[in-house]
Amino acid sequence: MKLTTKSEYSILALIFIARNQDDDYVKIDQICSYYELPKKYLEQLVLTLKQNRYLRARRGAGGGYRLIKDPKEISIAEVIRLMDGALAPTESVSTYFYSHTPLEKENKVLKIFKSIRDYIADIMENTSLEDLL
Amino acid sequence: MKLTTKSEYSILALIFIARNQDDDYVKIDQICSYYELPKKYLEQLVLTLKQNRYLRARRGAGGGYRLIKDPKEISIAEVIRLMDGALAPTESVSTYFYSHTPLEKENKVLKIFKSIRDYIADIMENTSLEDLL
DNA sequence: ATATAGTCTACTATAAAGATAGGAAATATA
DNA sequence: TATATTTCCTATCTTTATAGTAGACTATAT
Repeated sequence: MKLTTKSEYSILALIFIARNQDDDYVKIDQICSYYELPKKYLEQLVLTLKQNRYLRARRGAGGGYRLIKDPKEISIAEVIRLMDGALAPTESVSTYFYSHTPLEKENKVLKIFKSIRDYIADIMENTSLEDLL
Repeated sequence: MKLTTKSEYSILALIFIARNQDDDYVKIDQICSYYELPKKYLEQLVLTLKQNRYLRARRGAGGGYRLIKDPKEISIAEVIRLMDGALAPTESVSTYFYSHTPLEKENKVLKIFKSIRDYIADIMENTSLEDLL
């Protein structure tokens, strides 16, 4: 029942970029030194965010990243799904990442996990990057 | 954000035992064939449940398991914590399994994850084995 | 020209998840 | 008492995911 560092660091990176992009492109180095994250690792994560059109990049001196989307329009649910996969507590109740498990024989268990999934999804869908700034 | 098979199978085993213990001790074989679970794996899980005083066992012919506790008194939260560890979406917001992460610099993120943790914990604390029968 | 900074792919190390194996110990019953 | 049954316990193993490194390449500013 936990997030991986992929979503965690990605969310942090987005927050940091959103806050600091006014003047300038934000460099990976700045993000890493602020949060103390491994650079080469964050590079990969941020690259994924870029490839999925959350960020625009500029290479070379004076380069870095800026948001493409409005922070209002980025939900943390999308980010977590992109980086980590399912939000649901078990795959058998995941809308996006469905798979079979023996749990399906027990309807009441399934119902509880579904209600948890719905709650998590609901909160995360309705929490935008802007809400985190 | 998912449960492992340890909690899943353990919950299933408890449900099955609760349902079928009236007449007899419930055998691992019965549980496994009903849910199609690997026997040697479930043995270990059920052993843990026994060692943590959820079950009483009887060896040999006619043996198996029975619940020690009233299904009303077993919350699924305890079972999941026993088998899987933290309920929280990230360790830094877990009451029971706290550890440091860079996320702690972002209070709003932390607050959201805490509210999710509280909700999950609340539902799971208040769902007993009996509710699943 | 050079330093800077992102791009991309491959690789590696560690841990966790999901089992499997096998012998010992207890119990029922023929 | 012998045998079949069933749990107990520990060790081992395989696969997958997680977290991170490495390095060569490309673009850009000065």
